[in-house]
Amino acid sequence: MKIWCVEDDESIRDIEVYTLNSTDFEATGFSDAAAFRDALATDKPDLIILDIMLPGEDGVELLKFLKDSPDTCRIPVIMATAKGMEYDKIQSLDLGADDYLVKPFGMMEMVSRVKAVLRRCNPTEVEHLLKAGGLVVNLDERTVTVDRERIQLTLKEFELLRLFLSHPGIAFTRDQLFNDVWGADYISETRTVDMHIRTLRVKLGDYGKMIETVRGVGYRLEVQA
Amino acid sequence: MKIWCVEDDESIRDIEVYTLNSTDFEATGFSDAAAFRDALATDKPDLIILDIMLPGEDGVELLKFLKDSPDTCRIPVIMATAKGMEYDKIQSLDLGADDYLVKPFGMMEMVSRVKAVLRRCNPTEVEHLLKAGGLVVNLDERTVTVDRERIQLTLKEFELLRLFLSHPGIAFTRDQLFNDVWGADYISETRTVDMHIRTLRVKLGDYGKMIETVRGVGYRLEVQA
DNA sequence: AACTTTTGTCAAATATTTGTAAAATTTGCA
DNA sequence: TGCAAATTTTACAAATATTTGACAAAAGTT
Repeated sequence: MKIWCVEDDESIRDIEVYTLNSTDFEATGFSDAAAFRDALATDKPDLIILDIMLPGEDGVELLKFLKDSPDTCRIPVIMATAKGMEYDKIQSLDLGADDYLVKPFGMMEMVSRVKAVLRRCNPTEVEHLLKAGGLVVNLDERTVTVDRERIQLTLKEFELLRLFLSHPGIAFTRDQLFNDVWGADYISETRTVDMHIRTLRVKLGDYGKMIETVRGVGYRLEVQA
Repeated sequence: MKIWCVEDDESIRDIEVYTLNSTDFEATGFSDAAAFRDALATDKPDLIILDIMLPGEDGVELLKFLKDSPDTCRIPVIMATAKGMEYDKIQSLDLGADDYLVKPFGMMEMVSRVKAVLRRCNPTEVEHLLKAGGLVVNLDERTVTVDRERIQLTLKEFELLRLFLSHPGIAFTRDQLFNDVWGADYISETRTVDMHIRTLRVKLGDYGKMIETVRGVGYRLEVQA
């Protein structure tokens, strides 16, 4: 389990990372919001411990940012709050964090809260089936069936379909698609994304029509009510 | 959340109900299709776990019945299937079940699948909407509806409408509109902006009147109280 | 009312975006 | 290595959106 700690105080950050690493987690520390965001572009942790007071961009801002993006809103976040704030008050602010740690907190407490949150948020479960009409994507088996008929998708096609089905109705820019599926910035001036959309549409048969093109933007999976 | 389990084996049924009840659900068990149907006449659950093999009326029949009625077709169903059946066969039965459990299944798995299905069916995604009367702009989907009816806007029309709706009542000069929507300084003495305003007004039907022209300046979206 | 300025409207011309096919390249694997 | 499948690129066709300029209509001015 990957855990990322965003904390400007180096000594606190080090002991957090050290403790988590010696408790079977893979912890990484970040001293500021910028470094954290950079890392987030290429990788996603399973849990985030976020200091509420950071130099530059504030922890609350960062939390809002995380909860706003569909990519990251599912990642549980534990906020580390300043000494003065009382637990009740903080919680009453309800910023969408999954738990709170009040400084100074012991490492034992931190680990047990991390475990509790992980248990609560990730009950060892994956969304293994995505459906839309007669279209079924089995994420465990990595198979796709169209009206009970198995079809064969390539890697990119599968990832595209997965992305669409897990956000039905949402319009994605080619940029976003490229980011999510290819994990890289979109180098425009090439028809790569459109190409894969085409092959996907063809393989999906009638269901291919569900992938609508949003002119000037990208594509969207249209789900009928 | 109310969950109903239709299962003829009493011991299995009991443990299902017990587990669900101790996991913050309100579970009720039914030993056969008849009892289940009776209950359905007066109440509706949020999710159904349905054994595929039942004495008398079969689970598949029951599923068909559920999916045929507009009252019940929205209720997610998890089918519990016998051990011997292979996944392919099960899927070939696919009549609209939302997930499958293969017997014998663990209670943890059952709970996690129940949660996953509920999450999938009741998406909690925050929608980013701009509204004015019967006019709704969904920023994530990049869709626009007028009195519940979807209308098709081009990129520029969409961006114009977005700008107006996010600043209701504010008058924009053509310069500002061009800056915001086109991302460029307004240069020539052409009718470009007016043109798009026109097509937008037409597509919005009656709501087109909301876009008022501010003579000598530009346009404004008028919102009535 | 006569005039000036501004905005609405239209259809043609232009530009942009997307679909498509095929070729070129890369990748995975026996 | 060499093959086959997957992926990317290139080039062009097709579809669609945008711009433009001429003129009509409307609104303000004198």
